[in-house]
Amino acid sequence: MRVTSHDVAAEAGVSQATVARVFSSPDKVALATRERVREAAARLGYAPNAIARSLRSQRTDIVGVVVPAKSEYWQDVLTTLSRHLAEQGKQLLLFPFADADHVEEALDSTEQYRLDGLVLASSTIRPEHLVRMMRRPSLRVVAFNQPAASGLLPLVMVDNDAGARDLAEHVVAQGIGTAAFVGTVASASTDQIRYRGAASALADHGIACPYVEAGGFSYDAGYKAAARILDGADRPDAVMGGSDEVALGLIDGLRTGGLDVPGDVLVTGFDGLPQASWAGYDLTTLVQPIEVLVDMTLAVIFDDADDAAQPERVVPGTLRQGKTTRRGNG
Amino acid sequence: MRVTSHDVAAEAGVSQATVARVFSSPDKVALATRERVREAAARLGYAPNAIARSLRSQRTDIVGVVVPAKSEYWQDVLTTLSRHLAEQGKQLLLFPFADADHVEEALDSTEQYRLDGLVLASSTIRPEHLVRMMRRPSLRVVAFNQPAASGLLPLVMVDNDAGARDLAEHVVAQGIGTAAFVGTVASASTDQIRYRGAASALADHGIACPYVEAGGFSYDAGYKAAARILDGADRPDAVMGGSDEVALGLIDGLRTGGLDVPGDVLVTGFDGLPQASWAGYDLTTLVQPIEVLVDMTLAVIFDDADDAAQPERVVPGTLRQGKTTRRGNG
DNA sequence: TGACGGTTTGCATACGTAGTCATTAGAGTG
DNA sequence: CACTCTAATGACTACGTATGCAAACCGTCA
Repeated sequence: MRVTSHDVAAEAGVSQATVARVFSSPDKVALATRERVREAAARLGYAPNAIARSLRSQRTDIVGVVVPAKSEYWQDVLTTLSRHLAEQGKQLLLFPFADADHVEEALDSTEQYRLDGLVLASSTIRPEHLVRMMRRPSLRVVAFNQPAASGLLPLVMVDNDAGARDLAEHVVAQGIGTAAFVGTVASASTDQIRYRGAASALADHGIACPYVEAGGFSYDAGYKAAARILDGADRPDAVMGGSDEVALGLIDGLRTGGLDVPGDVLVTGFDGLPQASWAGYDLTTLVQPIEVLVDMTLAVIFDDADDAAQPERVVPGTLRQGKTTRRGNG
Repeated sequence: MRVTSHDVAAEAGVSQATVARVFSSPDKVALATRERVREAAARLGYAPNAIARSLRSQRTDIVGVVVPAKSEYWQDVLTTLSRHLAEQGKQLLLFPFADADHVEEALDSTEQYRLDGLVLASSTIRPEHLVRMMRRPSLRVVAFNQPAASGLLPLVMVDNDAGARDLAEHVVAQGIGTAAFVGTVASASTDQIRYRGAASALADHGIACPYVEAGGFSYDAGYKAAARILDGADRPDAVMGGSDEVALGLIDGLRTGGLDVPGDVLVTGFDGLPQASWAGYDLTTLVQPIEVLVDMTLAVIFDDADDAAQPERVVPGTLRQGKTTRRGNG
């Protein structure tokens, strides 16, 4: 049998209400009483029951995240998110989904918990799902790095367009003549924006930029896409990956195909994964300011500011120059 | 105001009890009534309140995991764990901790939730913490890959000793004359067992195996440790990493130092991370059967079998031969 | 001494659900 | 038709907490 506030009350010779107050608003209890209750609680090994507290207070102190089950990038985000929440004494509840077809289920489970907030991560969540999320009263929903949510939900994201342009300008500055963009999944809104940004910047310099779809967000997808670059009629001087994971796969795929990166072809990524900094790759990429993005996300959820005032927060990323774009050997 | 079972009851013209039954034990409700309630619920957008349900039923359908905030290996495990739980309609609640000093806090938060089970991951959780966890009535606690918990808590782990021996035998078969083991953190129980296993197997062939501590579980720790190998008096023919992350760092560190892997020195890892299979590394490692380990972990938590009968479940891993131990060029 | 303001505490209640028990309806049998 | 047995449903309550409200207490001042 578990220890309740009633047990502590009996042990300390006070009422249950007083015990509750000691743990929720200590300043309303006289110092002597407070200490007596604390001691009794320690003696009995009492910890407040978060379930009961939530039922009563209508707050869970839990934030949900709907996120794809497998993805290096999101792992990184989740780590940061849970750390920030833990600092505030709050918890993170995961609602992972295997693929786009299972998003619905994940969102359903979401309804069962009276979450303080919900973060919708992943650009594979479709607009119809987003619209559905708008109809959730008393739940702060935030779209994280999901441009498709623009105009529908409060949105926090990195500046994909500017980032893609920065990367494009950077490779142009290395003196390339031709380029290609290997996207993740063509239907993903981040992918579209990154491609358009890069293509537009390259076009300013008279460089065409064909789009190749890797068909996934993974290393494997990038690795396989490399074969298509190798088989292509004219090999580009630079290949821009739609994400770091894809870019890392691209590098290995190109190298396996006999090309030297960066000797024969430059490669860029997007995201700034830890692995991108590994010496074996040292990828040029756009580093997302994850700490800032997460901070803003939690601000939207917990701050009383009106979302309507600033529905979209777009944060610039940082260009990280690695050796994958360093020409003339490194 | 949120929709409750009472609202649905009124809408459907039945009692609240019947609504509850429709969602928890449908077979106890007549078909016609069941459908009427279901329709009413759909019309009102009702979803059972998991908080209230938990308070009443004394079950949360939530499993907690105490896990280090940053670690590639654990990310992998968490992904699998949450997927398996999701399939059973259960959730995963994370209790991440930054370092060993914050384990206590994480375990404290744990007490607030009436979790169905708790998985203790990470070998940096100290024995005194484990002992404390033994005193948790009505909570199924499982130590995951944490040999130090042996004899204290139900334990599920990969066979570290046999795995390390397999790896050692494998490098010996490649014809090495000298070796070194670069561990993660010397105080971690997995590290100790892996080292002893490897050293013992090597000793059987008359090969000594000095221990070098990387001082962390990360790529960076491995990368830095490589310098110490390079500076050492006699360079070993093979370096065995205490984990894949460390091994990947080692490879890059050694290569940066001018050595060829596997030409000049063989490298092995341990864990079987996705990154270990990346073509740029293609690391020889011991692949943990994570699916099996997770299955067993959940079995301990949810199956009524008596833990006492089989307090420890040790599963063999699989040797993955990559090119980091393929001699005479690859 | 008595009235008054402020602080501290206790009582009672509601959060939304699941399960116990009692009641009713319905089907089957002699 | 009366009776029994099962299936279906409803009334009621407890899970453990937080809080509005009222009561009690303490010190102060007239």
